[in-house]
Amino acid sequence: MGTLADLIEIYIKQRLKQSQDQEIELSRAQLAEVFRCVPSQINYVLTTRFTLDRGFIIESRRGGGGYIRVLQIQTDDTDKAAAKLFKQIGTTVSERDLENYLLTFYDLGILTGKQAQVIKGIVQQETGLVEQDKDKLRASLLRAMLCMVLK
Amino acid sequence: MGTLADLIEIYIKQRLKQSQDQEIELSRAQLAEVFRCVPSQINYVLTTRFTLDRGFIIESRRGGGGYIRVLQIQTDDTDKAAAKLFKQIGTTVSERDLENYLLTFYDLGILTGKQAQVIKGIVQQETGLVEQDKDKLRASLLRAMLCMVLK
DNA sequence: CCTCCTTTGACTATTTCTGACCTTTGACTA
DNA sequence: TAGTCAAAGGTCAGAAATAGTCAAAGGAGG
Repeated sequence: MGTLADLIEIYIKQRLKQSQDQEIELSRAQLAEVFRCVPSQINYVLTTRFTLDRGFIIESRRGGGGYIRVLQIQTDDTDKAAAKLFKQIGTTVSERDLENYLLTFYDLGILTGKQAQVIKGIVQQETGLVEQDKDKLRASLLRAMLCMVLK
Repeated sequence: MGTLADLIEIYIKQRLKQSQDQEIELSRAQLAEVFRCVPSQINYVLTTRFTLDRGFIIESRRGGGGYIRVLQIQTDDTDKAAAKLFKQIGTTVSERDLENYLLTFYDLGILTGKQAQVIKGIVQQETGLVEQDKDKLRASLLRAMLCMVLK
């Protein structure tokens, strides 16, 4: 596996896991140094992978002594969180939404990586067969397959 | 005999067989290079031969570090009958068709009674939410949920 | 010669990576 | 206090690296 962005993502998640309270502080410039890339690459990783809907919060400050802080939102009771998330699935689900839902369910331990992969693949294939309302179909399929797993 | 498409198909199946978990990752461009063809030829092979109803799932990603992942389901021969029946599921499934399919899968021992019930319930619920193309949705949902069970 | 499957390539879509330029913060200094 | 400056981090557009789509051309068997 492999892009630089992936590696940086893994690194940050590792640090989060090791941290006491799901919260770490980074130096953008230093991190860029470690991975031998331009600093804005760090921003890229943060904005594409550590989004709110994936359960992360980013704060930062510029200037001398500046920092970037990454917080992982506490997931309380797993089942409750899953139920909440499940309810949250609306009538339409974009491709990006799907990705985020699957990632979150995976993080919650509701889905295995394999299951998430299978769901993603099936949804891609099934939505490829229709012209209209792909977003609605995605929502239906996601709900249906989650039900099968949760049953 | 062999068209190029056939060769590529054989190659991918070989790789799948050699893989640990019926899952491989390909680079479209590289594969096209190996077979000295245009990249879209790979898509042709995948869409014509590695379809869901033949027991394959395709996932892919574009951009830097992009890939095409091929997963095989229905690994053993025990669900050959299921595969055959699965194949028969067309683009549309009426409510009566659904009953019949579920019954048959139940008889074949592919689905437990509980699972069949759950599927029926979910399909009813989901089709209740849309106005048009209920038959198409039924087909998609049935396929999707069967995949989850078979996996 | 008709039809269906295969092959091709021009055009499109998406993701990652980079660099030039911009903004904010705080310390120092006049 | 106000001004200046260095040290962060932020933005954005574009290049590079992949993959997807679609229609037209090619070819083999009836």
